[in-house]
This record gives sequence, structure tokens and C-alpha cells, in this order.
Amino acid sequence: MAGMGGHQRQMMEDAAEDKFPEGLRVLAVDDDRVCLKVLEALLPEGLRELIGLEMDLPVIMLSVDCDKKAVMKGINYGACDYLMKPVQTNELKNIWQHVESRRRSQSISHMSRDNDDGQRVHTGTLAKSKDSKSKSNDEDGSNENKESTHASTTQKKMRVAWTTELHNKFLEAIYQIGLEKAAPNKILELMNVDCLTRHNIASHLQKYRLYLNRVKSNPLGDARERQNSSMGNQGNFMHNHEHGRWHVSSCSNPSWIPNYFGATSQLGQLTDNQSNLCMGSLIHGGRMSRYLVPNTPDARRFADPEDPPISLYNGILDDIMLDEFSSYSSGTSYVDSMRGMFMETSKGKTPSNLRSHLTNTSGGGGSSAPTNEYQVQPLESIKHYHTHMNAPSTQMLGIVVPFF
DNA sequence: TAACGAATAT
DNA sequence: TATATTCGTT
Repeated sequence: MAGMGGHQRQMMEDAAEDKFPEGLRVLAVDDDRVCLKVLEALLPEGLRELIGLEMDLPVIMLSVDCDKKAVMKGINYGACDYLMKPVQTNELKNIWQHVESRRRSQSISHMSRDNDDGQRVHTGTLAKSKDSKSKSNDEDGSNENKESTHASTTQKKMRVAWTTELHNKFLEAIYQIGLEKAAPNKILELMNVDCLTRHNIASHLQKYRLYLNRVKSNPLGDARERQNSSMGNQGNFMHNHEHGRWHVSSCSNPSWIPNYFGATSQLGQLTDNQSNLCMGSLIHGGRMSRYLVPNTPDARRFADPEDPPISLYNGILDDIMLDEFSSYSSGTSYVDSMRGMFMETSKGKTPSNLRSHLTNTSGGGGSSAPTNEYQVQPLESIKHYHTHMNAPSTQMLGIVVPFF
């Protein structure tokens, strides 16, 4: 860089500007086909070569609805921009920025040698600005070095999902150490699970102790309330039986026991062993939520009728996760499989308490469960696609257009 | 200095 | 609500 003459550098920059990067594409979503036509006409000609529906694209929504709520909803569902109709040509001039920022963030996350390839999701400008707000001190980029090696712009902190498996390990560790002496570091050591930190465990331990205290002060508890409550899942921490088996206070069915998330699990699973972790990511409220989940052959699990799907995920299929599902808007493999499982469980294979939980959720006020099947339908010669996005208004039409 | 754990933030 | 982060204490 330093050795490069100013003139030379200028030429290179010019060249780079002239030649727009290849392969940039934008997916625009609109609920009005006519508008899509107009939009399409506005876009440069000769670039109508169509590609398949790729969810791994920046999504721009268009609507006449300029209500702030509608805009926020669109953004929350994963759109990176929301244009008011009628769309001005000069507004279109700026949409390349979404592609570019996305591309940049992707290259950054490739640099960070994280093992979660294929779990990318759009980072809306909204989420970004919100983040910069919260990290106001870093704004000047003073800590850039430190952050950039570890997924700065797009990657958010990862949350550990305390699945039944993990929790059981946690309990086993405590049981070995003894409740009194159990401290995060020791537990961590005994659990022997990669990616878990002392802080993760400290946090969980705190919660667990709070739970124990609650149980202590209310020894009888109210199992029914715990199981059915829409607040729901509080208070179902498993108990440690005298003989080293883990049991649960409110157990009605011999083969299914509720865990502390209010879901269910199989007794057989309690003896489990492996806990390699892998990461998953789900969209919630327009933001990426990232979770660590046990890395076990899950697809097989929910495909097999003899082996109900819940056991692996019961820590995940609670309120929050259901919300995640309902705001699904990406097609990454992990999300796909999770959604697949969700569909599967919705069909009634679900143990009763989770099923009632599901119906409760869909009937409830704020969040809605997915209702229709996901479908991708090509329309006419111009490839329009129906994409179920559980979206603000109704079905959305989309066009995928290579962007110049 | 590191771990803990309660309080607080996200 | 669940989990992360902060912060005073040990």
C-alpha cells in the first residue's frame, strides 16, 4: 500500500468502481405483483437471468403501509430494508449497500474460523444500529483488533441452550461434587463439555439454586400449575434421587417426564454421554439468536416414530423457541431441521403436555405459531415465488434478480 | 488474581 | 424467561 503511487492506486480504485462485483443479487419482496413488475422494469435490463430462491439474500420489503409498526414488523421478519411505495428510482440506487454490507460481513465471518458455516442470516441495519448503541464505548473502533478475529459485526454472543442433556450433565456434576461444594469451576471440569465456560455454568447454577430455594420454601409445589401454566416452565428442575437417578417431581407418565423447561424427556436419555456442541441460529425479533445445542443425530430422531422427537430438544421447544419458530424467515439447514421437527411435533406425536403447550401458544396473545406449510412456488415465466414468511400482511411475492 | 455469587442487563 | 454480564466480595 505504502509503496503504491497515488496515481496507480487511483486507477485501481476507478477500475474497481467501474466493474461492479459479479454475482450480487437482491431479493425484493412485495405483496403486490404489479409493483413487482414495476420494480422489475426499473431494474436494469439484460439481467433477468433467474436463480432459484435463495434465502441467503438481503430482503427488501415494499409496502404502501408506512405505519411504523408495519415497518418494524417487516424488519423483524428479516428484511434488511423497507421501501415505501411508490418506490423512487433513487431509492433503488442504494439497495446495493445491503448486498455489499452483507458480503463484507460474510467475509469477516469466514475469517473467524467458526464451525457454523451455513448458519448465516441477514444482519438488518436495525440490529446493527441497535448494537452500536449498546456498545457505545467501542464506537471509535478502538477494540477492532480484538473483535475482528472473533466475529465482530455480524456474530453476536452465543447463548448456551441448556437442553435436558446438558442439564443432566450439570446435575450429575453437582451430584458428584455435592450441592454444598458445587462451584462453577468444578462443575465445568466434571461436565467436560467444550464451549461451556465457567460463566455459563455460574449463570445456570444461580438459576438452579434459585429454583432449589423456591422448592424449599414451597416443598409441595404445584405440579399441575407448573405443567400447564402459560408462564409455564418455571420450576421444573429435576431432582436428584437418592440412588443417583434423576427424577422429577411432577411425573405422571412413566416414559415421559417433564424437564425444567416444562417439556418432556425420556428417562432413557438420562444416561447419555456425548456432548459435543454445535451451534445453531434462529431469528427472533429480527435479531439472530445463536445457541449451542448438543450435536447428535437429530434428523433421525424425529423421523423415527418409535423415537419421539422431543427428547433432544425439549430444552429448546419452550416459549422462546416457539417464538423463534414463528418468526422463522431463513432457510439455513439448522433452521430447516428445527422447523421440520416443529411440523412433525405439531402433527400430534407430541407428548401431551407439550402439545397443550403448543396450542396454548398459538392461541395466546403476542406470538403466533406457524399456521401454513412452507411452500415455494414458481410463478409464470418471470420467476416469482410465494414464500411463506409468516409475514405481516399475507403471503409475499418475491423476485430474485441478479443485481448489477 | 481468580473465583464466587448476587444483582443487573440483554 | 433464560442466559449473559457486571461488580462487589472472598
